[in-house]
Amino acid sequence: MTPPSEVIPGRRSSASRTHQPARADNGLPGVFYQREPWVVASELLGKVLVKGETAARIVEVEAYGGVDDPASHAHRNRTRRNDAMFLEGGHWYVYFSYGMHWCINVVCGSAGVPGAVLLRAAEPMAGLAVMRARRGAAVRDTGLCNGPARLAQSFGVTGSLDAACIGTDRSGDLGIIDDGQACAGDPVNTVRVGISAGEAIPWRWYVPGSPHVSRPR
DNA sequence: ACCGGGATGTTCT
DNA sequence: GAACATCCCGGTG
Repeated sequence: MTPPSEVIPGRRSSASRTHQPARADNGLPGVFYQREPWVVASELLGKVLVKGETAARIVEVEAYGGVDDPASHAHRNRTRRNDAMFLEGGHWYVYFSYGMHWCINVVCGSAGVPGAVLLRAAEPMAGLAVMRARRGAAVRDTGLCNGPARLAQSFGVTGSLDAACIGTDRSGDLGIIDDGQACAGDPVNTVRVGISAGEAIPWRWYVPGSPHVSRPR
């Protein structure tokens, strides 16, 4: 399914000017997710989060591990909340934060070994009107998906998707696809945001210069 | 611009 | 009871 007639920022409408056919959207194979979260994380930059008519290019992520990562929800025990982190890579982990926000994670690694990548920010590409209906009519483009809870809200994601499989095309519920566009620039690697344990672990990556990143610098 | 506080529920001490 | 992978709004420069 192709998105509606909406203009997609950052995408050239020059397919007719080249001999190469436009590259098809590709879902990511299961093995992509079945690696350590800190390996998968930076490779998710530039990929496209899709759900219905909404789409956005991922520009900021953070990796979270298991018992060795004091900032991880799986640092202590397996509970009902963090259970999805123990699934095989290729599922969603969606948790409720601060009593009012939802956050979206990509589960990574092998079954039984907790690990996930938090999707912190993305550049809206399609369905911006739907995002505004969820986030607020006056919200700027750069305010739609520049934070983990804002991103989830723009996509209408709640806990009902926790532990679901990651979709591989635009016809599914919530998925990730590769549209062939490379990440613009080398990812910037920093410490993670908003945590009070494991502050020294540099497991955050973002696209340099993107105005859609949640907290530049 | 930068700050401080409040909203709100699940998890853990 | 306190902490929490957050966000919004209203204060002050």
